[in-house]
Amino acid sequence: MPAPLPFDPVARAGESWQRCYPDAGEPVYSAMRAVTSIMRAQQILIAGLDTALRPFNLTFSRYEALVLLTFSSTGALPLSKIGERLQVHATSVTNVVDRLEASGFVKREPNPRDGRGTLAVITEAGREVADAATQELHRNRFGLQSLDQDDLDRLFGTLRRLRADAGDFVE
Amino acid sequence: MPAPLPFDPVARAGESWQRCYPDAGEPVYSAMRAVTSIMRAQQILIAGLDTALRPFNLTFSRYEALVLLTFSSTGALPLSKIGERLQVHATSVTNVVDRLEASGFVKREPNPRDGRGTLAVITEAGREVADAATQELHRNRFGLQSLDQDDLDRLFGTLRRLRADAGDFVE
DNA sequence: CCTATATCAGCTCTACTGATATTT
DNA sequence: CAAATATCAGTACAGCTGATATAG
Repeated sequence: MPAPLPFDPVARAGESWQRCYPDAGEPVYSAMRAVTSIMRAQQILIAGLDTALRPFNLTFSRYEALVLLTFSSTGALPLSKIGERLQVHATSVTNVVDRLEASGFVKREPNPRDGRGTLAVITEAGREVADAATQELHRNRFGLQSLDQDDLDRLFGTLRRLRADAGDFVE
Repeated sequence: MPAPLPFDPVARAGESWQRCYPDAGEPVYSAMRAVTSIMRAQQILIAGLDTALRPFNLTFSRYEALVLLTFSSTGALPLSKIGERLQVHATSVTNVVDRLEASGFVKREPNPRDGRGTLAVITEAGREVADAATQELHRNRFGLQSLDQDDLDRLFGTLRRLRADAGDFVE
């Protein structure tokens, strides 16, 4: 791990932005700081999550899919449903399910209700590893232990507007 | 683009979490919603930024490195400095500079102050494309036009604590 | 006939590990 | 000598396009 900088690089970038693009306006500088912060936060979080999940032979993407299956009453979901819920591309779902299947955490079955479709069905080993992994991630609140509940809820509320405007959902 | 869901999938996941892990506690549910929101927000933003930058033969990573060089008084920085400021791995810096060099936006020069080091020097073409790309990204505030300045500043402040705790910087 | 589902090949990109040559 | 700089080979992963077979 590299030595920490003696200053916030995002704040520093914001100052440079203001200096080099003086006509952009304050909202642009705020947006620049925010977008850079989100990028870096995601990188920090995914690194921590994937490290915590490595002993379980999971990545966060695979973990999300697996947990989604445990939430289903039958432990089975069409691949298309997984893609919708997790907002990931169909080919990415195929890839994730391939790897979960190779680890023995899910198995594929034809969808009896739709001859075109395939179900991902969670196995007993899949349920066990999902529970163990969840327990592990709960230990440090998914890497967000430095933020309190108000911060987390505001974060959710703000980013929810971003996701809605991006067309993820309507209510 | 897929049809939007009739509900917020993150909120729905939060409800499932509460149902399936009833002893985890509210802060855990808040953290789960927040971490999922950050992941998705990053995905939305990077997709928009990379699409906007594609005509310039840039990605957001390359754009960040290029703009950092325009901020430098001499238009030149050691690769190690770029890695520090952008918080990216040394091999990733090599990769980014390779691509910027292939596009003619930077050139490598030996660092006269340190025989081990290499400088990335921005070219005239690099300055032009950086300015054009910045103008383009400013148009929609880096994809954050759905949030107002208060939202953006709160986002920055909250994620700043996360980055500080992760060891990015000290002040 | 058109659409939906899933897969496949192939590509890009980032990020990491481990090894190496060079220089401080 | 140890540490820093940069590169390279190789791996893993997510994400995408375009094409395809199958079924509604």
